[in-house]
Amino acid sequence: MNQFLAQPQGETFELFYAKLMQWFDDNGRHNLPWKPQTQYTEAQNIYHIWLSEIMLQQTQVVTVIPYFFNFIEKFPTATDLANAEQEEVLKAWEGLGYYARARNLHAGAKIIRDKFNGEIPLNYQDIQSIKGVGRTTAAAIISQGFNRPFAILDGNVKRVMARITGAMHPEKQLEKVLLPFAYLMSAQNRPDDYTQAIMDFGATICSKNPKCNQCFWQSHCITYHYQKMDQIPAKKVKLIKKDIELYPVIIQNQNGELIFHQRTQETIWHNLYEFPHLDSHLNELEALFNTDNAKLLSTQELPSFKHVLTHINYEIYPIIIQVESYKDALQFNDQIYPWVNAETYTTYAKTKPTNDLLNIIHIQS
DNA sequence: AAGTCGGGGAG
DNA sequence: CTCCCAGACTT
Repeated sequence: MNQFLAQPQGETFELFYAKLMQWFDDNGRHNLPWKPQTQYTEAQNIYHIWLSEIMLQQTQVVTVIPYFFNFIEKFPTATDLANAEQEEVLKAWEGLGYYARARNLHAGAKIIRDKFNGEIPLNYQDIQSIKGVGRTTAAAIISQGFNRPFAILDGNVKRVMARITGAMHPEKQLEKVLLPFAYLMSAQNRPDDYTQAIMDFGATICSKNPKCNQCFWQSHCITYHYQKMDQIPAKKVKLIKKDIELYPVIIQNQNGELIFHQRTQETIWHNLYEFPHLDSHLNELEALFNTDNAKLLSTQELPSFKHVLTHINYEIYPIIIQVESYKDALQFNDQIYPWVNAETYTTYAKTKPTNDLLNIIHIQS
């Protein structure tokens, strides 16, 4: 079948818009915690919208909510966030994923503090000069924060618009094709509510497995007419995942202290803490220790487990090692690591597998 | 245009 | 298991 696409006829879109807003008034999510509230200043309310939009990138609402509350308690204003240490920000972000967002958020807060006097700027160009804010996030901030029409075209909106227009274009072309529709819709009345409405509709009714029997547009929908709900929008190309084996070593001394390694390379989990890794589980552990610093007492292999990322499947083979330490640091894999007690490593922002392992050994002990 | 960034919810 | 989420950034 050709990639057909219904042209945006004004009358049809006005009807869809009217029905969408009616649906939103009756069924939409009206009480999200980052909606502007009177107990906060206007600058804080805009800050909340910006913060939530960064957190919501590729992340669902229910996942974001507890992180959002924690952030605005720890960092009540953009300037507070800018003045915080990166370690604090990473710790607050721990477990939310896509840690570049946390670094960009922190850098963006400094831009807001230094260039915009601590307040999120009002115009589209200035907003996008803030690190981590692209076209979609900029549109969301402006439409919700300032009630001005800007084209929202995120994953939800793409799905809705592809369905109602019957657009079968692959992912890369779809956004370009739908952009005129996005502008047309956003230019109607109630731009702030529209942004929330179209995304709520995509998230709850026109979802991956759509609830067409609850949809106000069923009789008009091209995709429903041809029963192509499972083909529109077109599936993303399946990417090939790498399989990587990891061999983390949990090194514990007689005081219950542990050894941690902070990641530095500009790849995943940037600046987060983890247990040091062996090249393989075949390494002779005894040879890795400087006997002046510690004596190896015992080793134990823990059950392996998987950790899945967007493009990597990790299979993790952990080993726990008990040593008797003589000094406050340990030489291991040609590096010197300090012994870290629980009070300290609790404050570290750690990778998800590292926290999983900590939970395992704490349950054991 | 394609690749690189986490983690979790839902089916 | 699979799919995908209020995507941005780099190359």
